[in-house]
Formats: sequence, C-alpha cells, structure tokens
Amino acid sequence: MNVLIVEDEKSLAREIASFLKKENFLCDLAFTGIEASEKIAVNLYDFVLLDLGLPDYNGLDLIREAKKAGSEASFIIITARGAVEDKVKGLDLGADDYIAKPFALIELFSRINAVARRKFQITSQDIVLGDFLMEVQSRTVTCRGDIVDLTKKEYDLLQYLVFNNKKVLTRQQLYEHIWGNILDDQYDSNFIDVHIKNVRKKLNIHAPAPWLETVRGVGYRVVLDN
Amino acid sequence: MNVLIVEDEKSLAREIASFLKKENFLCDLAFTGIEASEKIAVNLYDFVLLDLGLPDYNGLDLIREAKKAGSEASFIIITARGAVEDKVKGLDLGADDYIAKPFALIELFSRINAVARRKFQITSQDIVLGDFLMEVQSRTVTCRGDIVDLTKKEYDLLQYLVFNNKKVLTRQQLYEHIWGNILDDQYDSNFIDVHIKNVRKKLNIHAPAPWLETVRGVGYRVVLDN
DNA sequence: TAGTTTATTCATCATTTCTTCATCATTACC
DNA sequence: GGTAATGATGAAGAAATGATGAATAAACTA
Repeated sequence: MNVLIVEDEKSLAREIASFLKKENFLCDLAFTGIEASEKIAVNLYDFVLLDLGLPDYNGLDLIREAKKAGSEASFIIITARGAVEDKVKGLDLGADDYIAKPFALIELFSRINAVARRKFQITSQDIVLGDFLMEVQSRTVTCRGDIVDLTKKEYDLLQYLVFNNKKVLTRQQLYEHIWGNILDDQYDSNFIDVHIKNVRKKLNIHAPAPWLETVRGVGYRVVLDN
Repeated sequence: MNVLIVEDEKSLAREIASFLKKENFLCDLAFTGIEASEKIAVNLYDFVLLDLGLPDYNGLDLIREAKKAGSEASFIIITARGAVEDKVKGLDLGADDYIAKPFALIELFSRINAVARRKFQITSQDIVLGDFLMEVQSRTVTCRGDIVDLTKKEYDLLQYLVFNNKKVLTRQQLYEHIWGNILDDQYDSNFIDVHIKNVRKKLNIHAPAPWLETVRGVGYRVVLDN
C-alpha cells in the first residue's frame, strides 16, 4: 500500500511514517500543499493522510483537485479537535474518513485498515476466472463482457458448478443443491442434462465454453483458471 | 433509510431521532442493550448508531452478535472522547465509523451520509443515472426533467432498488426493508408486484423504463448506467 | 366524519420456464 | 467394427411465475 502523508509538522509526519512502515506501508511525505499536489499528480497512492491545517493550501481544495484529476486514493483527513465544519465538508467532498488530533497511532492504523477493507473488499463475492465473470449480487454472468441471459435454474446450476471449480458434481448433487430436496432413487430424468445443454447453448453464443465439461458416467464440472 | 439509535441518555436519543427524521430517516429507539438486541433481530436496519457506554451490555458484543445473525446494518459507534481502545476494537469488529461525544448533529448526519455513500456506492445524496434523477432530500424523481409523481411506498421501493443498482432484490428483501419487519414465511401476497406495476406505469408516462427489470424466479432489479 | 388518496387483495390472463420424451450422437468396451 | 451404455438435442405439453384491472380496505386530510 502506498501512502502519502501530508503534514506540515515534520516530526509528526515522520513519526507516522515510521509507524506505518513497520506495518508494511510504503510512505511518502509532503510538508506543504504544493508538494502534496505535485506528488499526487505523479504517483499513484492508495491513501492520502491529509492535515487540513496547511499554511499554504486549503486541504479541501487539494481533495477536490485530486479527485478531478482522477486520483483513486482514499483520503483520510487529519484535523484539529472540534473543527466540525471542515470535517463535514471533507466528508461531503469525498474524503473517506477523518481523525482528530491528537490521536494514537494505533487508532490511525485501525482507521486506514477500516477504509482499506471497504475499498478492496467490495468484489469479494464475485468470481473472475479468465474471460468469465460471475457477479453473485446481481446474478449476472458475463463472457468477454457480454451478458449471458440465464434463467433461475440455469444460473443456480452454473453458480454451483463454478463455486466448485474443478470438482466433479454428480447429477444427484446438483439436483439436491438446486432443487433443495432429496432425489428419489428410482427417479430417473435427464432434466439436469437438458439444463446443461441450454446453459452451454447460451454461453456459446458469446464464446465457446469448453470449460463446462461432461465427465462421462459421473456428472459435470467446470474447469476455469485465472 | 431505517436507523436504530441505541443510547441510554434518552434526551440525546430523542434529539438525534428528531433531527434525523427531518432528513427522511425512519428512526427506532433502544435505551438498553437488550432492547437493541431484540430490535436488531426483528427489524432490518440500514444503520445502527450505537453508544458503547450502555449499562447493561457491552456494545462490541452487540455488534458481534448482530453480524453473526446476518444483520447487514452499518454500525456507527458513539463513544466518549478518548476511549481509543474501544474505537479501535469497534472498527476491527466491523463498525463502519465512530463519532466522539459531544458531537454536532450536522456532523453525525454527514458521517451517516459518508457511510451510506460507501455502502451503496453512490457519490452524493442525489442520484443521477442517465435521464433519471432521484433527489433523496425532497424525495422527488424526475425523468427527462419531468416529475414522476410517486406515492410513499412507490418511492421507497424505487429508491431501495436504485440504491442497490444492478443487484437483484427479492420480494422478501424489498418487503422487509420498506415495511420494516420480517415477512412471515407463510405469507403470500403479490403487492410488491402491484407496486412495481404502478411504478412502471408512472415512469412509462415520461419515458420507457426497461431498466426496472423483473428477474423471473428471484425478484426485481434496477440496471442504470451513468 | 366525509371525501380523497393510497395500499392491499383477488381473480384472470399472458408469458416464461421446467420437465418429459423420443430420437440422435458419441464413447467405451468387446 | 459391432454393440451397449451414456449423453446431447429438439420439440411439446405442463407447471410456475408474473402482469394486470378492478374491487376492497386502510390511511390521510380537510
């Protein structure tokens, strides 16, 4: 993680940097607003710790500029106690968090982590395997960017197979998972096969899907690599 | 938005509630931890404002429990100044933010909004997606500049879908969010469908709204792009 | 409280999806 | 190569699901 620390109190800035380095952050320092502005333009930061009390620059303008210039950094504002107005404006401007001086370094660290969690964890449920993207939340499957329009059972079937990537699933397992009840031993139907056929057909419209395999005598499986 | 305010100082709790109501939040109050725990189990909140200084309950346990029980609420912790340890633990436990007492209501509001933004991945109070504009403050929806005159439930329904852009929401989820209580398993009605129909009808007067989709067998979703 | 708006229920219709079945293709094994 | 087992496929009927209009109930409003 790359962090830019924008703070005119040099000793505090160094103290923060030294702490964060121990936690495996890569830290840059900027002691003035202009310096910060230049560094943000040139480097890609994950976080910017920004003291609003800079002598030469309005910190809020800095955020505005950076966002405008396309920076994807998360801003964590450092403010003097009680500067409510600034905090509010900062958050409204798209800062991700703030922390009031004086603060414990452990607290700052905790806040950075909280923001990081939010920032990077969003897609944790989604499955990206090569060309193939499955978004669980939206129940959307895309192949090379094209949406594959699946029905409920088709989607459920494919999702279960994808979640069990590389593992062979028997028709029985598929049935019991998707239809939610035990299959009668006697019962014999090929509707799983039919659904698989239909899924393949829909996938093939966009791109060949040899990764949805039939394992003769056993069942089906998906084999997708990153 | 549904908010649960957990705070044993009754006057403060009421003050917060009264402020948030003006901003179109639906507020519930809990003066004890046990009360809070019960309410969280039964209702679906978007936010829980949680004072850690409860006499009968460790607030952090409350968060842990709620998360375990599957609550998707965002927790904003209210703490006494300087209780760093608690803040850190709270954030690590998955609280989304904290605010130190005493605080200005406007600041609290700003923080809730910041969390809401992150949660629903929206960039401001208002939502602009293509031709479509939703102003949360005034609860108005416009389509190509024309006002779409929605009833309360219709608006709530649409807002929740829009906030969860691209995510499929089941009838159950929609019901529980908008009506604020858990749906009896047995219960079976099509009033969500009817409301959707009416929303569509009103939207279609101004412009076709194919972006309000039915996902057969699952629920409904909105798919709007910028 | 009467009048108006909004919310919910219900019956019916339209559409999509699921499942079955008959037939064809492929594979494995002798 | 022939045969049996297994899977693929297209088409069609059955079942599930959703859309809709209209009636009724509930909630507001003046």
